[in-house]
Amino acid sequence: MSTYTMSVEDYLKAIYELSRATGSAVTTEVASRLAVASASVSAMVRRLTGQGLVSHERYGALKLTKKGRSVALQLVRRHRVIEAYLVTALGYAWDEVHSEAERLEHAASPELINRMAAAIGEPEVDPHGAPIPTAHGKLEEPRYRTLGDLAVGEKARIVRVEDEDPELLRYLASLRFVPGASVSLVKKEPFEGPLTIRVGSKTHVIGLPLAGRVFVNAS
Amino acid sequence: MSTYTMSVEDYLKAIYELSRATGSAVTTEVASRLAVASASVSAMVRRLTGQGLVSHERYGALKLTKKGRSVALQLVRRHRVIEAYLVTALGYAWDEVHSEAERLEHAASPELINRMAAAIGEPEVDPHGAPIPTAHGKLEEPRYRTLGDLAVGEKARIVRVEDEDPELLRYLASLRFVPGASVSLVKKEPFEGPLTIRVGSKTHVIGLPLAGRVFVNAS
DNA sequence: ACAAAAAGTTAGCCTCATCTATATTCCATT
DNA sequence: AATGGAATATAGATGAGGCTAACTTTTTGT
Repeated sequence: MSTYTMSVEDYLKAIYELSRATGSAVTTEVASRLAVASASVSAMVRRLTGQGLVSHERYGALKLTKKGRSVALQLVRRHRVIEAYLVTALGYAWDEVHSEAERLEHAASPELINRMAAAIGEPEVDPHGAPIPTAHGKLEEPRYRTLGDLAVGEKARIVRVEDEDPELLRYLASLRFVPGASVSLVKKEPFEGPLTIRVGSKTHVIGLPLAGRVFVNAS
Repeated sequence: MSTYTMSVEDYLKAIYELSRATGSAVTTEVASRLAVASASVSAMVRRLTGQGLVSHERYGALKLTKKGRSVALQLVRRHRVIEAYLVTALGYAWDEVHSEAERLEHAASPELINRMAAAIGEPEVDPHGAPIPTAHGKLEEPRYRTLGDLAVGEKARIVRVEDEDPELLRYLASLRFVPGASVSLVKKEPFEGPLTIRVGSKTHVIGLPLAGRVFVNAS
């Protein structure tokens, strides 16, 4: 059974997540996401293509092969199951689990992940609303609209939030902007101005950058 | 504050465990326990002494410094809490947890370890009877007698077994040689011959090498 | 007591993953 | 169409951690 270094796994996950968000992954994006120099990415990409995990032509975009995508999805599954487990079984707050999961995801066996998932009732999403790939690597990851895409007066339900920044998560929690919450856009100031959002009986005024990090389903 | 590589942690733990068992740790023992060449141990020992974790003079024995011992004990705590947690909270068998813990112990934060320990009621020993150091690095690890040290007719209670070999553990479990079990030595064949041990209503005949890996308290 | 064996160290090499500095290539704007 | 700036790639270095082969020191057996 093929086993990969932590670095290799991290690069594959980064490429996976960047291609999902922006359509394609390029060297500098990977470098900045992993906080390494772009020369390091070039070097690693050579190794990854050598192992058949990534396809790439000089100066071109990075694309996961089937194999690379499968490795990435396994890692994403491990990450999200761990996050869900830490919150549900060990009482972690949703802003504390990302960094813990970043380390554990490389050390946890598939068996452990499956046991964790079973212990908390096989959740379909992690604490931030991100869907959890199945043990067989199946994943549907829809591209949601964000709070910033709502029309004035429109109602929606928060389904997912970005999970990397603990401060952001604490702030969102304080506003009750959590997956499952029903919201509506009350008002939108002109010239990319702030949004007034109602959640429950309260309204909050938030800026567009924040709004773009909260994903909703029309409801 | 200080954080050490997995390798450094592994070496420190190996030295700790070897000095506990045999009084002192020497290069070849560490090499064989970690399955590396002895030249690699020499190289690492140079690094460890440089970091003030180990004291050593050429061709002499390896000894942990206070600092090295403390790092080792933290790792031992992480290992044993994880083993206990996997058995108690996730239904692992006692022969499955060692290798899982060997990987997780490097990735788990002190916070996670403390939560795991709390979740299962702050156990004092791991599933194999090994005592768990406190969060502050306190540990009493008595040197027990083994089944091989019993006199004919003597009764004792199993308090701990060696934990590294899954096959050994499965065999011990099948004989009900588990911590807590009351045993007595029925018969001892001459010339280092096999022992007949009663546990509960059954008797089993075991060889000396096995007997030396099962620790007892007089009872 | 001393030679052979065992243990430990050194030397020199390798891979992985990173860096900085420099060189290419691409592309957007004039 | 030319060119300056951004993106990417290469060259060469570094440090961790490992290896084998050769050498040195210690231990042991007769």
